[in-house]
Amino acid sequence: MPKISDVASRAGVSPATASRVLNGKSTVAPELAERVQAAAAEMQYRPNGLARSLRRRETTVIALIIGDVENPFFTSLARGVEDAAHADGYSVILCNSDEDPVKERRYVDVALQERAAGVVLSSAGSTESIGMLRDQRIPFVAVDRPVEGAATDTVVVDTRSAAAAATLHLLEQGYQRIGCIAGPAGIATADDRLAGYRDALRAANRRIPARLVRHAEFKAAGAKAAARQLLDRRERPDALLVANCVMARGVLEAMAELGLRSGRDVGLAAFDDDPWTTLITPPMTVIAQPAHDLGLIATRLLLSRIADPARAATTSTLHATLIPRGSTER
Amino acid sequence: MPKISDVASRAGVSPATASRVLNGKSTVAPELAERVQAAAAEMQYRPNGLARSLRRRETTVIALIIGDVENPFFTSLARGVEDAAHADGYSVILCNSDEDPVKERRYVDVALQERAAGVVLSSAGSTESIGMLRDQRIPFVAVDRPVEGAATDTVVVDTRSAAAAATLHLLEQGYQRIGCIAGPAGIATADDRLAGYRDALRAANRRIPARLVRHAEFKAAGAKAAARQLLDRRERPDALLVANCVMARGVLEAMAELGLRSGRDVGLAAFDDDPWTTLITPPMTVIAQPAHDLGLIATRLLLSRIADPARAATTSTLHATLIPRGSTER
DNA sequence: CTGTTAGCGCGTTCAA
DNA sequence: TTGAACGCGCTAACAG
Repeated sequence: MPKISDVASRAGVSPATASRVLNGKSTVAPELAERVQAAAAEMQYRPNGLARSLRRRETTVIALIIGDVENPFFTSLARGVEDAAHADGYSVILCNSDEDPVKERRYVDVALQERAAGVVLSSAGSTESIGMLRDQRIPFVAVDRPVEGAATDTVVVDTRSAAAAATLHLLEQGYQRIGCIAGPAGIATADDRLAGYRDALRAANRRIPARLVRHAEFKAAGAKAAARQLLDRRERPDALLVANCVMARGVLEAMAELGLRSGRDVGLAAFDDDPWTTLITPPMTVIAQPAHDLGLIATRLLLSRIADPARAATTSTLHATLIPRGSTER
Repeated sequence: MPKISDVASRAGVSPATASRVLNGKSTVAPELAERVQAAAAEMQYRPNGLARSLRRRETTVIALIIGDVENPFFTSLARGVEDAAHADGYSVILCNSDEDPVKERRYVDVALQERAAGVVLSSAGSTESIGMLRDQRIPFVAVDRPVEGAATDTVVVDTRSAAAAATLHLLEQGYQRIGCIAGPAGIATADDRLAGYRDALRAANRRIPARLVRHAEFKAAGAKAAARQLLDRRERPDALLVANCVMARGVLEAMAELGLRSGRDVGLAAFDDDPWTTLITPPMTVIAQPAHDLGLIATRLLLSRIADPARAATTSTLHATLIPRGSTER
């Protein structure tokens, strides 16, 4: 691969001049500029990004750390990040933490080593990784899940009140024993959704039935097991609020095996508006989250912080929308 | 951020010695080594990946270029790539071509600029980007879709024969007018699946009904429109082979709007074993692809080529599996 | 407006 | 075994 000095000598100028032409900095005699451009084109010159970044002391990659690329919520978010990043000439390194604080820490390490310009983080709760980010003063934004401690750019969804609204909806539909299959304790969105569920029951002067609440990973398998425990007994809940659509899949599997039909036998509402939810029978009531916008806004926030590290921290809260469907009609 | 010379002076040695210790190269007096390790730990030293890569003339990132992160087939594949890459200390840059040859070319450009160690490419058909990769002699492997020209490491699925098997299954179930909603013409997997469909009809001495074939993007919306065209007339097909599950969603939407039930009214089989396909009524017949393995094997192949660029090119073909379910029972 | 010089942070010579 | 010197490819500062 040719380097800039090769281009320069072919064009009969100094490397510095070639650099100036190729970067559009300062002004160069039109004739020389043309010779440089021609030489670069002929040789298929491609600047060495590493050398450039080393010298400029800045890169154009941002790291995105999420819990699970196979969860449509996160891929949609990732897409938003990508769109915003590429629009500004940045590349994205995608890292899968598997909701494991140790892996998360490792990826933050990689991001720091590679001198990423910034990080978009949906944290699994590793206070250590957040400490590293803060120590190194590398721009980062918390997305989907807030982080503890000092003020930080944050983009989240009003997931707690959305969970309350969904629970209220179940109450209004006449369900009496409403259970909840929550995400892993300690993860903000999981805790918030559970809290919202409790808020609504409390507001309606209902008992908050600890026996109707289960925690599980944000995966289908765990939710399936939890649902089976909850549903396979006489005193079963007559409705369930589920922390996301991946988990709802597991719940639906359990219900099918137990011969239970959603809506009629068990009211069902879950977070995330997976496109498949309208194709099942009955269609599933969901709490739609603006995942793509979440990624988009988080990334714009990050880019603006990269541009101005001194700017005060911002939190923006997007709204989730309850979409009632057949799974909550008796 | 501290640099290696900072660590060295704190440990009272030269930068060269510090480098030797930190990289485990050559042998250093145990006492000095310990001092260096201690200093590095205290200062939270993190080698500058850019400088290191520049000096070593090699990076540890690989680029993954796919058509659509929001397609579960690709995310599963991406997961396989990630798993294999991280196991070997490589990072992955994920690039979304949107099945657009121009975007694909741009990402190849980025990969070259950043001096990626290699590329895993599911090509949208940009001959230009493949030419660039070949010209620069950068290791790359074609995944899911073969590329034209010189021998290239390739990992694919026997999608053509799988499509034929699925079509044969539809014939055996007694469907008479079998249509096909294919992917975009020019994309290998789309063309192959359509070819397999034709193979099976030809082998059964059936007419190959051009009027029952439609092309669409690998998206729900396009497939929905195509399905509506096909199904909303008297002489409609009584079964459909669909190029993937994302498209099948569109087909199911169209059928719901037309009041058609899969299985009874229209037999339905689609590529990819999306977990939702067992939750709809009736469950959908699918052709399951080993997407995760595809990514895994492709990446291992890539890493082995990075290690030995002279090795002869390999093609491995994985098998897809027909899973008959209710959507192909009358 | 252009060229020369210097150095980003590292790993690897080559001598001692 | 250790350290000094050099250069990976680039761009910013300084001179001319």
